[in-house]
Amino acid sequence: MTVVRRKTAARKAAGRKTAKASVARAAAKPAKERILDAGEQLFARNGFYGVSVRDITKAAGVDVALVSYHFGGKRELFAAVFRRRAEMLNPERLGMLEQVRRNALPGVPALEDIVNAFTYPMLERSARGGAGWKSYFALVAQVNNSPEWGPVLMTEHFDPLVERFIAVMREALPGCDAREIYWGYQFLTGALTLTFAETGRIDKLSGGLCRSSDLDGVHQRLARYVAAGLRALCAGPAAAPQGKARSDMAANADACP
Amino acid sequence: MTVVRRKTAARKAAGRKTAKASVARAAAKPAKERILDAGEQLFARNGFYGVSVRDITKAAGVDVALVSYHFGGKRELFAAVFRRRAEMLNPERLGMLEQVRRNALPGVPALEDIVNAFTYPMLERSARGGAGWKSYFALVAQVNNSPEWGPVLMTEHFDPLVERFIAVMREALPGCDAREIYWGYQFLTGALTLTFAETGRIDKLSGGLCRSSDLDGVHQRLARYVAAGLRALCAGPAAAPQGKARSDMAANADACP
DNA sequence: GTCTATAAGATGATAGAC
DNA sequence: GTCTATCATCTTATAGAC
Repeated sequence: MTVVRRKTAARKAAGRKTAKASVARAAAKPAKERILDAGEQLFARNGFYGVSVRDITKAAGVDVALVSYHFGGKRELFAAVFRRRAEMLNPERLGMLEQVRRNALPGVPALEDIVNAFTYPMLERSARGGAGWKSYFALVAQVNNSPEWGPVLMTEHFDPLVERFIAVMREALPGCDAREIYWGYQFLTGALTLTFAETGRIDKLSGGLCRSSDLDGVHQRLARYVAAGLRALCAGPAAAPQGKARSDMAANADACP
Repeated sequence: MTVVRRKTAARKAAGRKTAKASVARAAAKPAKERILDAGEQLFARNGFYGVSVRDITKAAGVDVALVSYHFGGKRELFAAVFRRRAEMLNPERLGMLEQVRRNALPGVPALEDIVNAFTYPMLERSARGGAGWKSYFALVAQVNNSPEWGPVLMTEHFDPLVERFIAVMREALPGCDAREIYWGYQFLTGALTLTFAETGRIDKLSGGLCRSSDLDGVHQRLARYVAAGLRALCAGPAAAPQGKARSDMAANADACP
């Protein structure tokens, strides 16, 4: 009764052994790719430990043993799922960044355009790239916030790109302390990945006024929000919280009931 | 070999049965509370499915059966862990919000102070509240980004509070479309929870210049960043991304290599 | 490359002694 | 309230047939 969730979903995808083969043939995709697709979808929903190799191979309509054969094991499959689309995505993001720089010559690109080159290729694919991309970004959201996977997978697959973006941001914010930009980037990536999770929370909170799935709406807002935030950080603590809110956290402790 | 992670951590905490009892006695805490503490720590590290009831009870030095006895089951324990500190936290945040309002009379409180009332009680406890609070907020980070748990636990335990904060933000931003504020809040919560995850990613990215654990640094920056972002959203699309970046995402598609 | 069969152990839950 | 003992099931991984 308590374990229902995972099982019900997986069971119906199984069918009889003859059905499995026909499904695989109908899709006309190699087993390896079918495993990646199914793993992507299920890992995005329930995380690494929330899905079994059997769940994945049943959903893919292939045999359990093929995960070990093609990837080596469950953890390696997880890493492969994460890597696959990162490799498609990052060249595009980097290309868009360089294009923004060229368009801005001989000046410096606007902060909004830099942030947009970072977020747009992801938002666009999550919105209109199909179910696989949608799942992938939901997975990125979980990985980014995971103490176990975040430092491994995010760092490995995205940080070389991020370093380039931060270098260009520094050009656009001359005289700004680098630490402000790193923190500004961290706030950006937190906001962006929560958006990808599409948990539907904002839908309820806003009484239907906003929808989690409205990635076009995020595209309209996020770059502006982040650019303004970055500029405020670089302007220094002069514009800091007023009243009791000072820079030392402890100074605020007595303000608590 | 592949399953090592979870097992090694749990095994060493087990000990012999006599040791278990002595540990429990030495701590002088009721078993129910010990289970909550251990569950909090382990769920924060590996998520709901990444930890077994046995892992938790071994770490707590109590018997496996006590999870069912005290909570009903694993899922109910998870919910109880999440609820426990939310109930300590929210009255304080609400109190700080009302105090900010009182201090601002007869005017309207500054946006920075409102955001600060939202974030400060959490940042302060994560920084100096002890290991339990630190684990708890890392758990919140995972739950917030989980399509499975986010809509249930975040909505139930935090949204009544969030509605009050958003109402006060609207007072501070007269004439601003409510949707801008809901999105601005979503970006805030994404940035805040990623901070709580403390994955160490910003440490590597910045070459040690910034540290994930520097929550005082976040306190100095986040309210300013978010307030500036919200004001930019409310200023309307006039300040939107320049160049090719327009409001319609598809308009940007041809900008991709 | 794909499958069957199986190993070796972990999992959540509970009945019943104390 | 706490523990022992056990259930039925699921877990990852692999040896070996085809």
